[in-house]
Amino acid sequence: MNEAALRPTAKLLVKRLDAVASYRAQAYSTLKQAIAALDIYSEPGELRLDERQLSQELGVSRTPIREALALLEQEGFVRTEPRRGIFVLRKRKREIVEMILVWAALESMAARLATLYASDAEIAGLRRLMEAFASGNGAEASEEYSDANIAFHQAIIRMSGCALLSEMTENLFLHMRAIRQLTIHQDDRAERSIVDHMRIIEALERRDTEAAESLVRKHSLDLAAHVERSENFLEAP
Amino acid sequence: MNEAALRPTAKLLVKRLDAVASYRAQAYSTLKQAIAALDIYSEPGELRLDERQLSQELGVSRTPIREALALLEQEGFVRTEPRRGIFVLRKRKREIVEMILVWAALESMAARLATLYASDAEIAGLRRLMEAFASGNGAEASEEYSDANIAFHQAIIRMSGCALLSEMTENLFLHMRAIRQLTIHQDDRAERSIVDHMRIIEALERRDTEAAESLVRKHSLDLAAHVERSENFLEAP
DNA sequence: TCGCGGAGACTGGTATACCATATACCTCGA
DNA sequence: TCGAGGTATATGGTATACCAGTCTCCGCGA
Repeated sequence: MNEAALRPTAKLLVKRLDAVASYRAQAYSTLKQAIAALDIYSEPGELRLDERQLSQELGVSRTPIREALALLEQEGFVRTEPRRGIFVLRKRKREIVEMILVWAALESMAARLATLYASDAEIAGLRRLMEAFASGNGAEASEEYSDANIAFHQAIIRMSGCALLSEMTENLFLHMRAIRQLTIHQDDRAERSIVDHMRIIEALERRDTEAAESLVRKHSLDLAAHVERSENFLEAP
Repeated sequence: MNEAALRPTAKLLVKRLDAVASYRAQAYSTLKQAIAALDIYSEPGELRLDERQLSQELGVSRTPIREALALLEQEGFVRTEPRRGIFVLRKRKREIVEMILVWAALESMAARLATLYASDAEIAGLRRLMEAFASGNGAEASEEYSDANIAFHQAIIRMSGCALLSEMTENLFLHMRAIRQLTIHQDDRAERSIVDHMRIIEALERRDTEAAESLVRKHSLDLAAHVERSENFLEAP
């Protein structure tokens, strides 16, 4: 075929119509978000979900709901007990510490990669992000700080250029947000945290691979040790 | 209640009947294993699965099969295209490199934790594992070496005492086994690998946290760089 | 001979009916 | 009065029917 002879078709710059998301996918993200917003660590009793009730509320049959719940179960957000119910899970202290350890591992690797592959612009953006917050009202609005804190760590992971790192930390952050009130807001963690972050930014700017990695790891391991010491967790089932 | 007054019921020494695994759970593990055993990187064309056919072969309805496949899709083993089929996924080079980077992050953290928490017996066991192999027929039986290699790395992760680390690396290893022929069997990787492993064991024995972590990381990053250089991968969809 | 279209089979998505068991409640007898 | 045991109900698990795109292939017409 002689393509050159053909009149070029007008480029319309259309995007592929992404087949309307399936009910399953919609149920999955809706439920995930709803669970993340639950603040389960303040609620007292067991939190049970009902397939039939959810199916009514979302206006679809049980099938896509069930499949969505199966995914959430694999991600550790719910646990289903046959013929008893589906329960939103609370993490134990041990599990939270483990999540932070994994996070430390992944983010320190991200920092290493960031010193090698991130652009100067990206690193500068990180500094702006942090300074914008630090110049604010200090470490008072805990909610706000917590969001800025998570944004900082997610930015480092994004700067690694490794999509899998982002993917694998996504759920960790979601679980972590649920227990945010524990991870900050005690002694002088917020202020020390800002100092740590600044040191990390400086290491990134110097492209000091080992230092960046080490600082990020230490920062997270500090948090793990802090949670390990804390007492306010349900230890028993 | 006066229990002592009651005739004790005969002790039958029965174990709790562990609720027979659901069809979904069985389908999940069966399919996962079957896919892992598939050697997809040697097969030529697309590998398509058919829900109805699987349901016939496994002797259950489509429902549990579908739910199992949804889990496998989330884990990155298959991709389903509505009304077209379910396809076993092949990883691209980029994705494999990212898996190795994540693995490096997690295993180096595991090594760190192992120097702190593993028992001397566990570390001694690791040395025995490695020496048993090294004293064997050298680096020839590549299949055998690959298994010993994976066993070594999994042992380190187990010695960290962090269940989440094991959990998160499990699927990485599964994907890695599928491309084992690429990760070894070239230049002198096998022999160098054994040297690396011995150095790692020595660091663990010295309880040298930083060295153990760093050696493990370097070892894995070497592999990542090796794969990055290799050419024998399908790059295009 | 070629290609355009449509019919029909195929396949994943969804809805629904039914099943088995865990739980709560009720009944009846000691 | 109290508890053992039966029974109704609730709930997750499974089977099945139907739906809506997608693909194949054949036939008709240019």
